[in-house]
Amino acid sequence: MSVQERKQRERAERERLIVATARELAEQQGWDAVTTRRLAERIEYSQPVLYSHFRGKREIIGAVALEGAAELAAAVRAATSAADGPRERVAALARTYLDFAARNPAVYDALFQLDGGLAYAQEDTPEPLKDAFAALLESLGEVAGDGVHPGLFTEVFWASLHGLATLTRAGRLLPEEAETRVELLVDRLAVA
Amino acid sequence: MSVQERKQRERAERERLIVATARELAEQQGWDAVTTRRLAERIEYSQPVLYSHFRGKREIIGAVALEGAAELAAAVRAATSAADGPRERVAALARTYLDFAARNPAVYDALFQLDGGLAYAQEDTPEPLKDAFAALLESLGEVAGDGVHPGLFTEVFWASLHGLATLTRAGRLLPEEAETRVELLVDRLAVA
DNA sequence: ACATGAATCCTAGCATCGCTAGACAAGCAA
DNA sequence: TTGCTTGTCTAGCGATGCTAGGATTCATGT
Repeated sequence: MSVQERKQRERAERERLIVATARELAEQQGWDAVTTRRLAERIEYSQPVLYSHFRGKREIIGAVALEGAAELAAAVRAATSAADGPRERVAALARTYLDFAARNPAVYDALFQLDGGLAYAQEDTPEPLKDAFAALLESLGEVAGDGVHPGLFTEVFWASLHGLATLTRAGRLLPEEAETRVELLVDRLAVA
Repeated sequence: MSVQERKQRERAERERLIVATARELAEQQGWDAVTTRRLAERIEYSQPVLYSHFRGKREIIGAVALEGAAELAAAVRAATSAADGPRERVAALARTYLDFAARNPAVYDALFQLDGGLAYAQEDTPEPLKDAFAALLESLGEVAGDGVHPGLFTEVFWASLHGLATLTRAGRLLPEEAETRVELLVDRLAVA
């Protein structure tokens, strides 16, 4: 049995290597540069090996996305738990979210921009995605205001952050005023 | 001279045909289906003809985007001018914007999701893009609130709409609650 | 120790993509 | 009619995602 277990470990290890390499390559040169050939070469295996782990490129993007969702959730929770009061928690959440998107553009793309073949807002949504939304909900639910459904408020706030993140990264918004925009958004949307 | 003029007219006509066909194909089957071969076949010319009008596929996407920007601006202006009072104008603007994105997903993608090789928020930004932003600013500037720069407020509001539009279309948000989300957004962000 | 069979991996190739070079034809000027 | 420009097409390049089929390795049973 030990032999099989070792092989299984090695296989899992190689899968992590694939995902990590794809992510690294995407952050360095963009997702367009993440071709199956380049990826295979970097992990020092042939192309078909990728397809013994993932159905195709989409699933690799999806794997990076799930990894990113977990990190985003953790970052948000760390930031909010270190802040005092609902207003400050929400501000910290917003800054952390936008910071994550700015620092990990490829991962953010994998999560929300590209097709990673993941289901959202459904029964079979992967756990990390649900949990990331839950992390937002924990702090945002506090400031939804009377008579406003916390989940719906979280969706709206999240959408606003997503819009700021993508438009900024696409060059549609100048990054200098980023902080001012966050202040405005938090002041208006969050009910103390 | 008349011969040259006729040729020029025909050339311009063919260029419109290319853009219209690309848009139609994109709306029908998505931008992935808009390949230079398929596009060439539909306009009943060979591939290289496309490259005598546009530098490449990117520029074709850009042309569709500009067309869309003009339509979006017109739709927003029509909706806002028909509404009474700042609050209602902004609500109409939001609904119209999201409706446009939902009804013309391919055009919206060309505008804000894909790389059409267009410059944004800069000196050499094409006129239709500037004008679309101006159309938003006209109504949103009214409800920015004291001491808040109208342009910055417009950016934030626009980003929120953009987030709602993209997340809804990507299946990240369920469309049933769309109207409720718009109400919430307008109520909180707009200062009467 | 050795043969067997399964698991594992790679070479080679397919269809398709965006894009371009070079041949060919059509139409204008002399 | 003869040249020349202008326009268009055929054919092809390199690169993409993905896959079939052969080769190799390796654990296993005798």
